[in-house]
Amino acid sequence: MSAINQIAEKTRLSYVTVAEILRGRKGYNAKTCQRVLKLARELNYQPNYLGKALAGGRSMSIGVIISSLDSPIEVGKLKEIEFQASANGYRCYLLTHHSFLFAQPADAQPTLADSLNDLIQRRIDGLMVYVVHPLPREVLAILRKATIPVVHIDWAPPEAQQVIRIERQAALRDLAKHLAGLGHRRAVFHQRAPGRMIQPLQKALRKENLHLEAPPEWSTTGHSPDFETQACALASERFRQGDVPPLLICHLDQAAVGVLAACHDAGLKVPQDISLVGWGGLPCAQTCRPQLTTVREPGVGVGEQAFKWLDMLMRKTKDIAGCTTFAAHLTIASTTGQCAGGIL
Amino acid sequence: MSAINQIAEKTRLSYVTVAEILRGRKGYNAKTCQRVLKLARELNYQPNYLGKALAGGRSMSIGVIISSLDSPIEVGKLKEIEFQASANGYRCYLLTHHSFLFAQPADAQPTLADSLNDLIQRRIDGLMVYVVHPLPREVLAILRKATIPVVHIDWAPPEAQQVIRIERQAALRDLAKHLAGLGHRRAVFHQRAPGRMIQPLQKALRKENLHLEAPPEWSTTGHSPDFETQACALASERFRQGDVPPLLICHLDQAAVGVLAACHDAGLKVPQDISLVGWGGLPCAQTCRPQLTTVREPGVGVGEQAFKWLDMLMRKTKDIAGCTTFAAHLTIASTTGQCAGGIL
DNA sequence: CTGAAAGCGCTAACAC
DNA sequence: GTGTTAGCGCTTTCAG
Repeated sequence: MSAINQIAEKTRLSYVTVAEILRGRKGYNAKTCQRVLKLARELNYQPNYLGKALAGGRSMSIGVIISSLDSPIEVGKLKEIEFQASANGYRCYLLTHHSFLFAQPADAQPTLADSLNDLIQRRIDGLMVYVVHPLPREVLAILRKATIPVVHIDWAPPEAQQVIRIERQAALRDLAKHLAGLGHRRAVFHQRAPGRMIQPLQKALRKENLHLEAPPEWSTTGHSPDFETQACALASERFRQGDVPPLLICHLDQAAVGVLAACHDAGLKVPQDISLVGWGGLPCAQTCRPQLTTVREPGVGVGEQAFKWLDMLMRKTKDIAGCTTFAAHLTIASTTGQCAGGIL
Repeated sequence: MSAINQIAEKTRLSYVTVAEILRGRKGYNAKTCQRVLKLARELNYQPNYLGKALAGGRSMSIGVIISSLDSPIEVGKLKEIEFQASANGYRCYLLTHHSFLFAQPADAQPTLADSLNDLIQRRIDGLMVYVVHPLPREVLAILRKATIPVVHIDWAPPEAQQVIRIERQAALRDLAKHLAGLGHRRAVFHQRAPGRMIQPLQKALRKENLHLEAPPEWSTTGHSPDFETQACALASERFRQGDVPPLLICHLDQAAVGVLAACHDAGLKVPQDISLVGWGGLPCAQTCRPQLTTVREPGVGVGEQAFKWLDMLMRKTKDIAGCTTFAAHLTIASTTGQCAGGIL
């Protein structure tokens, strides 16, 4: 028998009366309340949210889909979202996209679509989607059918109503100008895996007559979250092969730090022998030597804004489609210099 | 009306029959099944987990309390736990301990105790607690009253039954011997805030006649997750004041990397002028130059093991108290050298 | 193979 | 101020 029933019995009150007192509704006899509350404490009464949610139609929980937790960029936003949610009485279901992170047969792995479905079945009140790359079509299909409020950060499907965009055009343009000004004409992109991040970069560089390549031998194949060491090993190997591009742009600061180590080991001077650009504006970009020229992604504020928006949607305060933008910024430091034209 | 009812009406079957077919129970007429499933698809039927959980007594969700998300050590374990949970049909409620991370009046912040209570009210099936420092007594009181299975990683209250311990004694002893062998007699500990991590270290060092201090001026006061930059700034300031301890032990590799940068800026040679020890065995320890001597915390496997254990408890397969241990290991690299005895 | 009835713990609407 | 009744969507038990 449920605790409320027990209390109701002992106090000879009705179930509902007890329930309402417990829920904090005012207007009841003070003594009655005291008796009820005392008993509740003795029984260690814990209201059951499942029943509450079932009857009340709101689960007070949200889903947070986040593409990975491998860089502070993502983790920072997760933290903010979780904090805001918590402060507003919501709990977060975490959903990461690690389909490739662990070596397991692909068909044994639950897909993102399955997991999302699961969340919907749990009747989350809202969903936060923070991904850099487009979501698989099955996932989009689910999103379309579900009627819960969704706020996207960064990438969003065309039909999305609520989006927090990350504007990188200006930063990329600045970067291109900066590099062109140093005499660079050719750049190599070091990436984790072929991705879409490269296209806007390529476009921006082309406007300044800079040619960007992303040759497979500069692409990391593994899927470990250890960007630094992977990049270091890869770059060391490239350098050993005599492949020293005058300008290397890395997909993440952590990777650039790894390359920096490889340069050190190979006796290459940065930026005299090779120029290096990072991505993210992470702390490590400031504490490596030389300091990294990098594109700083927006940090503090994004997650908070995103949650506030979702909250509004969930309360149906407003239902307007909209789009807030946070901008990335170029940070010029010491890893970019005059093009070491002679080498290649 | 619920989707099941609709289907039951149209097919002229009973509610329960439809529900069971939908739940995948075998033994029904094949044609009946097909009709039901077809309708379900048309109606985009999504079983309601809240009802399921309420009736079934299991919510298929677990709570994950994790002290912070500021270092890859913690995030890595979270990822593993989330992955394992997901693969076993459980969803994770994330709970971080950011009471101090955001500048807000303390009383406006939901406490960890409140959040934990909330999770219990949501009837999580199990709880994972991964904290380095002791939990507040209110939280422990809640844990004691609740009857859900709990698995602790690292710190655990004395009464805890299931604990994954992280054994650091041996590594600390090795570290102490290594440092003593280099002629060191005095060390300064650089930390984020006064904590308990220092005591075992102090003890281990004392056995080798090494004296460890943790003076407040080497302690970071802020609470930003940006260890590298903070440590760099702090160390720079200390060096400027002429405070160059012959041996500095940092509470985290990231902080050590920051100090390394400060050394570089101050013209101090590592390890000739100052020896540096990190903590964690993070990727950045391998990609800074010189590479960090560090205490490598156990990484891959801990989260997985922890979840497997929790899973066993939740299924009540076994109920034995127990304790698995993962060990930390000393990694000797290039930031520790002969004591620069002359300076102080 | 199918169905009826009771109950999980809670809320909402309305009566007294 | 307090009680009654119905229902949220699902599972379980037992009867046919």
